[in-house]
Amino acid sequence: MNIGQAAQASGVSAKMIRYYEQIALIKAVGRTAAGYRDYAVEDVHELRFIRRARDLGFSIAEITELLSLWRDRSRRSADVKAIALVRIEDLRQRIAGMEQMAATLEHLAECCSGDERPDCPILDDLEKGEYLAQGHGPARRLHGAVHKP
Amino acid sequence: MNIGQAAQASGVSAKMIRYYEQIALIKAVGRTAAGYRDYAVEDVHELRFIRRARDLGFSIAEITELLSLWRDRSRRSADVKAIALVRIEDLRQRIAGMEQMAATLEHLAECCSGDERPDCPILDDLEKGEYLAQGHGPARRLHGAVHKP
DNA sequence: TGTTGACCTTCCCAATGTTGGAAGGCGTAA
DNA sequence: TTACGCCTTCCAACATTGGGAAGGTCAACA
Repeated sequence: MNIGQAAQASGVSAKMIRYYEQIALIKAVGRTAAGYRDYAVEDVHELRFIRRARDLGFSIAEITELLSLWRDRSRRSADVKAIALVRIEDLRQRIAGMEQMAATLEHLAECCSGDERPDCPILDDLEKGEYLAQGHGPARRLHGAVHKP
Repeated sequence: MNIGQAAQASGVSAKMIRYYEQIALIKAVGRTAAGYRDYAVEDVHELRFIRRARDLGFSIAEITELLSLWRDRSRRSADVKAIALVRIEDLRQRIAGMEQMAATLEHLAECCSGDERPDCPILDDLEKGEYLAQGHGPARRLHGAVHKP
């Protein structure tokens, strides 16, 4: 399977696949005689997993750890479990944080009549902001800004 | 007001303030004779606004939009509300995805509750995800990896 | 008055993840 | 065979944040 096909099947761009190989997030696959990368179905599965985790906001480092949970056959299952539990806990906290944000925004949106008038509690709130939703670390933040060309 | 004081008062680091000026998110303020940037209270308000919007997950692009609405005395509250609703929807979808991920990890953890790990169904659950949260552009994404020094 | 220490300035660099392009080699269908 | 679309590598850029160097400035204190 070409890199192009693997890209299409996984939802990860060819560029990204090469990059992931370069940073050793995925292993370097075999090459054809012509030097083309040759992918198998499991590789696509892994890529799809990465894609999904990325979409959910996991960093590459975190995905590395996640992947290793499944990949490393020689690891004691107790270790795997321990790491998984840590990850789950982190996930729960992140979810809570996001729910806070959503709740705040929803509250503001409800209060906002959404008409032609300039009164808008959302802006008022943003302006005054003693920011809430702190307390789970140094601002794990949502960079929305991801290349919308 | 010095940039340092403005930073402290607004919660935006001096580095970031200069950066925001550089990318024209905020206007370039006046300088003292010595070339120091000189901030007024309204500037601090604006910075605080930015800080809070950032914490709530708005992208710089969105903040630009929000700021222009904020600065515009005659804006319609509907415009602001629309932006907020998009954010909420995005948040909701990501929360759902995270919950799914947590469930998968929990499954993995259960799976290896014994001492010997059987072949955990590696990515089966995860891989099935015809990824959600698509359709509003190239994945407004959460870089969890935000410099935890 | 001079010195010290805390501030400011600009500039360059790092890392994160992703995309774009250039320059050239392969593979296949007409 | 030629054309076109894929592949290869390398280099640069984006956005956001922090780190640091080299030098100027300000306020306070001896």
